[in-house]
Amino acid sequence: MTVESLRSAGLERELLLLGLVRRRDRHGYELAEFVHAHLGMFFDLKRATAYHLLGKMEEAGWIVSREEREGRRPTRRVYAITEEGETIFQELLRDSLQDFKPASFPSSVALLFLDALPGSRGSELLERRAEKIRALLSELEADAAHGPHALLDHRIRYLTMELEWLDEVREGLDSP
Amino acid sequence: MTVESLRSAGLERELLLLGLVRRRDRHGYELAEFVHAHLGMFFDLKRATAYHLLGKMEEAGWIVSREEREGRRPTRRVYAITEEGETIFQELLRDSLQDFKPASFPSSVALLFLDALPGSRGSELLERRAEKIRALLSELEADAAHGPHALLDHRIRYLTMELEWLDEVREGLDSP
DNA sequence: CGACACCTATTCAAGATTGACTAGTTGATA
DNA sequence: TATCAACTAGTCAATCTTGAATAGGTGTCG
Repeated sequence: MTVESLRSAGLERELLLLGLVRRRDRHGYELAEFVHAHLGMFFDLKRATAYHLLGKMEEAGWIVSREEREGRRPTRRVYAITEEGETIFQELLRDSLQDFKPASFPSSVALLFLDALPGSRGSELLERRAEKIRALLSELEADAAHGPHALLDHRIRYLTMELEWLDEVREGLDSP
Repeated sequence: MTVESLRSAGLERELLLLGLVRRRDRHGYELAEFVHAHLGMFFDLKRATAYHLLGKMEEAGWIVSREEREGRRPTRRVYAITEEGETIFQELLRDSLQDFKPASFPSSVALLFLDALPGSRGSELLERRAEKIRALLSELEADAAHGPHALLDHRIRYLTMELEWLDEVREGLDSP
C-alpha cells in the first residue's frame, strides 16, 4: 500500500492498532482485549477483525512478528512496528487529524417511517429511546468524574445532542 | 428469520429498503438511486449492497419480485412487500424507534495519538478538520432553508457539536 | 447514420467482518 | 488430586460489502 493511497481511505482501525503497537510490542489477543476493555465504549473492534488487520499490516511491512512463549502458555505472535510502519503511522495520523468524515446514524432510519405507525404511538416509543440515552449518559457522567478525557467528553456531548434532538422531534409529533 | 431474532440486530438498511418498497413497488436500481440521491447525505447504501439486501429479503419472504419491462429497456426486477413483510416492517420499526445504539466515531481514533506529533502540530491539523466541518455545516444550513427536516436538523446539531468539542480540545492543547 | 457519451440495470469476484470453534492453561474448590 | 469454570490465543467458515465488469438503451451532434 502506497502512502498516497492512504489519503481518506478509512484506515482508522489500522491507525489504532499501529499506534498501540508503536507504544510497545503487543500480541494480537492483548491488543484486542485492550481495545475492548479500555476503548470498547468508543470503538468497535472484534477479536477476529484485529487478527485479520494485524496479518494485513504484517504483509504490508508496517509491523513484524516474532513468536514468544511465557511459561507453558500457548505461543503468541508478538508484533513490533517497523521503520516503514513508523512512517505510515505519522502519515495516517496527520491525514486522520486534519480530515473529517461525518459519522453515520443508522438509528435515525426509523424516523423516516413515523407516519406508518397507528395513532400517536411514535412519541411513546421515542420516550423509551430517550430513556436509554439518559441511562447511557449517567453511566458516562460517572466515568467522567474519574478525571477529564477528550473522548469521554465527546461521547457525553453526542448523547446530550441526541437527547435534545429527540425532544424536539417529539414536540413536533405531539403538536402537529 | 424469526421475529424474535430481529430485536437489536442492526437491520436498519433492511428497514429502509422495506419501508420504501412498502410505500410503492420499486426495482433495485430505482431504490439504490433514490437512497443515494435523496438520503445519501444521511445513509450510506451502495448499489451492490442494495441488490444483495433485496435478494436476502426476497428469500426471507418479506418481499416478492416480478419481472417488468418498459419499452425496450433491460428487464427489471420489481419488488413488492408481502403480508409477512408488512408484519416484519412494523416489528422492525417499533424496535428501531424505541432502541438506541450510539453511533461510532472512527475519526476520533486519531485523537488518541496527539502526543506522537512533533511540537504543537496538533492544533494546526485540527484547525483544518474544523474548517471541513464548517464547510459541511454551511452546505447543510443552505439545505435547511428549503424547509425543516428532522434528519437535517439532526445532522446540523451533530456537526455543531463536533465543532464545539474540537474547540475545547484545541484549547486544551494550546494551554497545557 | 455513425460515433461517443451517458443512462439503466444487474451480476460478480475480491476483500472485509465476525460468530463459532479449537485447544490448551490456570486457579479454585471439594 | 479431579473437576469445572474462566482465561489465553488463534483459526475458520459463513456472511456481508463493494469496486469493477457486463450488457444493453437513449440522445445528440456533426
